[in-house]
Amino acid sequence: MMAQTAQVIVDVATRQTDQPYDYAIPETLADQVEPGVRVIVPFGRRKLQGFVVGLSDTAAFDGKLKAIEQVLDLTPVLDPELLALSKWVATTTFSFWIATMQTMLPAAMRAKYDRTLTWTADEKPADGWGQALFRHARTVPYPDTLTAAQTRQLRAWVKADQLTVDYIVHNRAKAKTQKAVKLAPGKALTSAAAPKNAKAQQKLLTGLQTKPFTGVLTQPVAAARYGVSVATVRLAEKAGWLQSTTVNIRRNPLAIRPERDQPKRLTADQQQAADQFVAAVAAKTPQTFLLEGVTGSGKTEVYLQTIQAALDDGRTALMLVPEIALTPQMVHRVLARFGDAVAVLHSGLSDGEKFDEWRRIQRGEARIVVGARSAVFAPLANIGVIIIDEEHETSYKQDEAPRYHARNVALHRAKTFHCPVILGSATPSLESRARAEKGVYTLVRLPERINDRPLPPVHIIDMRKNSGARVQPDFSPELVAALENTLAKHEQSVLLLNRRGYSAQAMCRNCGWIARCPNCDISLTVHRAARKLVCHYCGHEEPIPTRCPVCNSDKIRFFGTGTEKVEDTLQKILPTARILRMDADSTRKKGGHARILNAFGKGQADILLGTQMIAKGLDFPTVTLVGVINADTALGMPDFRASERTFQLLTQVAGRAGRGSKPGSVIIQTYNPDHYAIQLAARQDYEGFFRREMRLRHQGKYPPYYYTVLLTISAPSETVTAQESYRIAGDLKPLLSQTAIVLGPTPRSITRINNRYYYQILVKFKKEPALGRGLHNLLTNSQALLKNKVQVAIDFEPQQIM
DNA sequence: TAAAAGTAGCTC
DNA sequence: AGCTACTTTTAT
Repeated sequence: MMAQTAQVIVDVATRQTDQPYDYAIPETLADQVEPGVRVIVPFGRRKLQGFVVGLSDTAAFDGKLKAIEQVLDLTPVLDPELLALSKWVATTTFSFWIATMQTMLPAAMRAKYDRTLTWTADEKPADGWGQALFRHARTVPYPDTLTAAQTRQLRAWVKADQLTVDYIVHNRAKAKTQKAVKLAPGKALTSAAAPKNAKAQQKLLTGLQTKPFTGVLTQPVAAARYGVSVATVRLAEKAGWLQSTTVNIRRNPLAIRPERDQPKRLTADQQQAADQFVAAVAAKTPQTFLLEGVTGSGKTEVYLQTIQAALDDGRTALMLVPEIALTPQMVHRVLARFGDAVAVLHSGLSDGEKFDEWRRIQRGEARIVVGARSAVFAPLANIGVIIIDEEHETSYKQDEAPRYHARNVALHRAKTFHCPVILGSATPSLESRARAEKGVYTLVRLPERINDRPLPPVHIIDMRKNSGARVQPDFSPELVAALENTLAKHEQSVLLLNRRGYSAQAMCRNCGWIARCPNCDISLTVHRAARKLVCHYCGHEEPIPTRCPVCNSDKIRFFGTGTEKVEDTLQKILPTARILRMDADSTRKKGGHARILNAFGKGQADILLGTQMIAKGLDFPTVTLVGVINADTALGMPDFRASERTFQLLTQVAGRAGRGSKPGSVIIQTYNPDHYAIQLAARQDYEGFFRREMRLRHQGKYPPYYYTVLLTISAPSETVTAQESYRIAGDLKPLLSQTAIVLGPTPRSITRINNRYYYQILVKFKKEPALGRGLHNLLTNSQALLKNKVQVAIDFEPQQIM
């Protein structure tokens, strides 16, 4: 007896609908409906995509069931492991189940919805607008813009049975196909089959006889094989010598096929690390390793050899890297070792390309997955090892719902697959390093740089002394001298600009008016090139005013330094230098990031000036000078992780200088030269930093000593936002034990964004087993929130507290 | 007095 | 979310 009822999670992301709905399984679909397949179901008046999450013989719903209309997949898109994982992620991140299932799948699988109108009555509509609407067809797309009167008219027609509204679900997931041919069976391919003077056809005929093929060839490939044109191949189909068919082809954007390389010889330290990892892979222990290795200590080779061990054992491997580190250089290394068995998932791929890679993984064609955060959900079976490189990177935490941390997801998957996880970093997050201290993770160190290349000397420049009329505010004499020197030697420099604090604003010199966003509590940023004022929060744009709207003076001036301005200044100081700028603006276009790095690598510029993104991943032996223009902007942030961020960033960049044969040097400009994060980063003293920072976190009752949950409450009205925030804080306290601490509610530093007001509540706690359930109930049971258009976002272990 | 605007409740 | 049925407001 087949199951009668399916439990379906429907594609509506709200609290009220975040639960399975029962549907009847029609007999015709009985063999196709199973957990993890996508279906189309009627829901209210609409039709929606949904996911089958369970089967049963009887329905829990006490009423007449609607039936599943269509099954979209031949095999489940979520296997039992991923289905269970999606549920787990939803619960632990306070997200809707549908949302976690959607993020696990390539965007191409997300449904697209459409509505159509069909005129069903015999006589045409009397009304002129209606006549125009159905002039060409009985069924037309639902109009985008309708007046109130038109909507009313439509409703009336529906009521009078003259018109129906139909709901359509489109499945965008399509494999790319190409026309192809195969040999027609039992067809005589003698030269008599074509006219004697048809040279191309004769050539193809002889070719097919002397060099026949098996299987399927795409038209162009077949044409090339026999030295004829595609048109001739098509003729051959017409003549029946070849049969027409289609093949699924893989969209392959990178198309890099590096030459295969061999495992490299490991140093003693590397070998010792690799041995432990390989042993854990073989023993199938879900052990977590923290691989603490300075930049250039050869972590990647250890990863590759561990992956090899998993493959040799008949299992698969998952490797996560920060998006920004997913450079061609890095992808190249993995492809060189494992070739076609690798699937790469990153934001540079189109939806179609991501879909193709996903399918290759699901079908078992790709056994190694390299990708950014969301690749942690790759549909790999039988995972043998999970590697997270640069594990401290904040980009592993998604900062919008579902707010999952890829590291936590990885640890959970590792438990189900009984496989080890390797967390690698030169500057581990305090959380991970503390766990290693407690013995939860196994600490493995790679203390030495390969080939014993020394770390570059680091000079800290006190910018407080950099005042006076003649000096440039952003460039100390020491930095200028070092840049000139490097330029003279025809070597390359990298200059890092901490983005925060670097934005130009428009101000009236006469009355002090500053251009502000009408929707947000923030000043607008000047974009000189586009001659516009832009809000970085809501996207609002307006032209730069020529006159002050308050006092009508024409003395509008720009102040503050943008990256563009720093580039100008730099060009003035070093007129002969070739400068490449890399920031959000210059890398916006697809592949912009890679293109700039590539140009710099080829020596087409002397100086690479950029934001955070240049700190990661790039490995140019030719760079001998690294300068940090403003080391401390992060330190000014009211965030307990400010020091950690600063330390990580500076340590990271310092490791970028002198990777080749020539010695390098690092210059850090700062207004806080004595700050421990800067001092210890200059000495590359991670352990020193860890001890010091842990003491402060202990005193401040912050992670890793306490867990944190951040509630962000927002509504269009500030009064309502404040009221509801206090109510929630009040409801929260009885759920907590004595040891928990509730901070707030407080308005967020930028209180209004896009005309919504934001308040926050931070909960710090050691152990609150009831908190998760409590929070969940608090939100689902609050009608007041729904009524007042209040949104509550819950972020467990937030990365940014602002 | 009818239309528009607001809002509460539901979707298997 | 998107839809409907119902209530309150408001303009003619």
